[in-house]
Amino acid sequence: MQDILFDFLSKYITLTEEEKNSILSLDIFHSIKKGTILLKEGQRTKESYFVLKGCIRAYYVIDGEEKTTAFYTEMEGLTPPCVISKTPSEYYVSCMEDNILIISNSDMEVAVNGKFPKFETLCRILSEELLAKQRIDFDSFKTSSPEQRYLNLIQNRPDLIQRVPQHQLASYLGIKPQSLSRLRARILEKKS
Amino acid sequence: MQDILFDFLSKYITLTEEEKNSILSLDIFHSIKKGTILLKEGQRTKESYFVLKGCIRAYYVIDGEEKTTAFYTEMEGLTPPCVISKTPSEYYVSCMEDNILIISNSDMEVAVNGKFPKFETLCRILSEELLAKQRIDFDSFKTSSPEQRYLNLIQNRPDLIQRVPQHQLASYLGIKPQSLSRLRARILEKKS
DNA sequence: CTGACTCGTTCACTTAAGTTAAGAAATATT
DNA sequence: AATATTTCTTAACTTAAGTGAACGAGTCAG
Repeated sequence: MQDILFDFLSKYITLTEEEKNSILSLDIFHSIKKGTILLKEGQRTKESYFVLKGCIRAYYVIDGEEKTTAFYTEMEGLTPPCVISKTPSEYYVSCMEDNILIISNSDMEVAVNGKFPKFETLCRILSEELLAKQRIDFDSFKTSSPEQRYLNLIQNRPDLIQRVPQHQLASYLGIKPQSLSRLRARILEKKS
Repeated sequence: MQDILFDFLSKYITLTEEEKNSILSLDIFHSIKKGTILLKEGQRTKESYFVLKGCIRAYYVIDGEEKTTAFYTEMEGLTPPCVISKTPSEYYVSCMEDNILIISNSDMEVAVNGKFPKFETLCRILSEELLAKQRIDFDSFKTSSPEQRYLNLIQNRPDLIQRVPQHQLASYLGIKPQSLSRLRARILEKKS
């Protein structure tokens, strides 16, 4: 389990045994059951989540309706905006599956960053990379139609279509479940 | 001019005179004429841009059509994804107005980060903050209609509506210029 | 086993965005 | 100043998404 994490980190920085042990001593690995809600609207938290196994979802409740805006799967991490802005959360985070997560909190990160500058470099690189990736996702969302977005999703994250209920996928694509259903039928139609 | 920058930075970290001079010696301030294209599709670059005065725009050319995805105005900065991924750029960046920009390049940043750990902290904090802000923008885009997006824009960046041509605003909102025109007429209709 | 609920799909209808075209208004060019 | 060119708006028509309702399949709880 730790190996998965350290393999991932080794792509960015080289850690000594001491540093690895320092991470492990923080007791950040957690098994979380499907359906668990990690964060609720209005709640204050300092926790970040990193998925080693499973899938978590971020969603808003607007006019009583769930609006899913993000899914995080293996080797993806989420620091809720409310952790950065130090305000109550605007959304929910819940577990789609039984998960193995790394849960860290920002106090902890500040402490570790102070002790090992290498971690600060790691955090900077990860943030910058994530920022660039998210920028591209946003641009692609803006410049394409719902149908094209769905086709892109099939290309880029085919697993999601299997793991996740259609109505959540729909709002992830910025449309209603009925429209996704119709759009899928339309695509099948075209293929034949 | 330098003061604008250091005032901004002072919100995040405290710099010594030595550190300030070290920044100034890099010769990063540039006056750039309206219409200048800072980055073209296919081009490789290591440059980041930070707007002290003016407005720059990022846009794709898809099927011969410009698709504007972002505007950056005073105290906003852009590191093109291609700088992070070290690949040719997928989009263009151009100047909407006569600008005063800070142009830095990533080699320079690596050097400064190595010399002053404080800069690394600054970069990390700015990236994390920007990531959170952009996440919220993306979520809000996904969960709202074109009309609502336009109303949000009036609330959040009223200056843009004045400074920027409608047809560029339209693609920024994910729609066609004609739709924006119609949508504006519809809103006026409702008000009366 | 049964009734309640969720989920995905389909349908008919409404609403809004895309498309194509035309023209007015503002800007830039010569 | 006259002529292009770009920008914005309007209109008619097409296409696709939103809405409300209904239905069957599967899931859950009593």
